[in-house]
Amino acid sequence: MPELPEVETVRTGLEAALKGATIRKVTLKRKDLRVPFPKNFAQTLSGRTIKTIGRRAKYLLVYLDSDDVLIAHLGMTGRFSVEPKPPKSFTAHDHVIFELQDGRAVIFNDARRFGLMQLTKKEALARHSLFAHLGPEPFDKAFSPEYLQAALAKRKTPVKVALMDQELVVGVGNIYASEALFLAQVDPRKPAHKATKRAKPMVEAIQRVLKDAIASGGSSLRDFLHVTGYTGDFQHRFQVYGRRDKSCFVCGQPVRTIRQAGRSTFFCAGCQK
DNA sequence: CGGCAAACCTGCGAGC
DNA sequence: TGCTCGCAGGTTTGCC
Repeated sequence: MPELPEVETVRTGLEAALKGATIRKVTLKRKDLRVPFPKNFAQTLSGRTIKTIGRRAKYLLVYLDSDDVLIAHLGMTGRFSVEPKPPKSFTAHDHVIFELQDGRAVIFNDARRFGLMQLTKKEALARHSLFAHLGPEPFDKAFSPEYLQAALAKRKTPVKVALMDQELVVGVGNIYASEALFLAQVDPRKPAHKATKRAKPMVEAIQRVLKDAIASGGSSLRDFLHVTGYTGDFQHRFQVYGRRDKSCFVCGQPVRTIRQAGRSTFFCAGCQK
């Protein structure tokens, strides 16, 4: 999936394409993704005009003129595409088709179905169960070195696992956790509570890597595409992710890979202490 | 409660 | 060529 930079790239693309558009018809090809679609999903969205598209953590928020909000998560493989007209035939894993008043169609495709779509009302958004336990946005002033220091002090889990916890800070997933720790020169295996004095470089590294990735249009691995089909190119600038046994660009030592909480972590033992 | 493995589901590349 | 295995950007659940 998409981590924050990819979701933000999709948000930008969808907003440019869809702001002001009216949804004419919604077709569900199945009744669920990771969770069931809400009852009245199609009825609620039909006839609505899209006011704007926002993001909270890795969730897209489609604000409608009725004050309903469509919450969408891309999971690992979710993709939106905007087509000039509804396709005659659908490819595998096209799950939702939004036909627009102007004749275009928006397709949501998600092979693994780890994504989700839910509906809420604008005024209920902040207390929605999906958002109740989320930490600060990485670019919010609440995500300060002092905050991170205090949050890490409470945890014994490895610092990389802590940074991926959406309750600590949102938007950082497996790729950018490895990349940020490399930039901050922090060993991902270090217990969180022993990394507290590195909080400031970690905050700076997280913000920098996410910002640079957004500026590059995100990273494209197997299946992330822009709304337009154009692929991001930040993956060419990974320092450690996916570079097992390759030389560290800084010190030349081979990049190591380990498994933490079920996820692959890449790091340079020479640079990260 | 904290920490971690497994589960959800499909596709794809590597290796045999 | 074709099969099996392991792994993939996330999140939730359930077990110690």
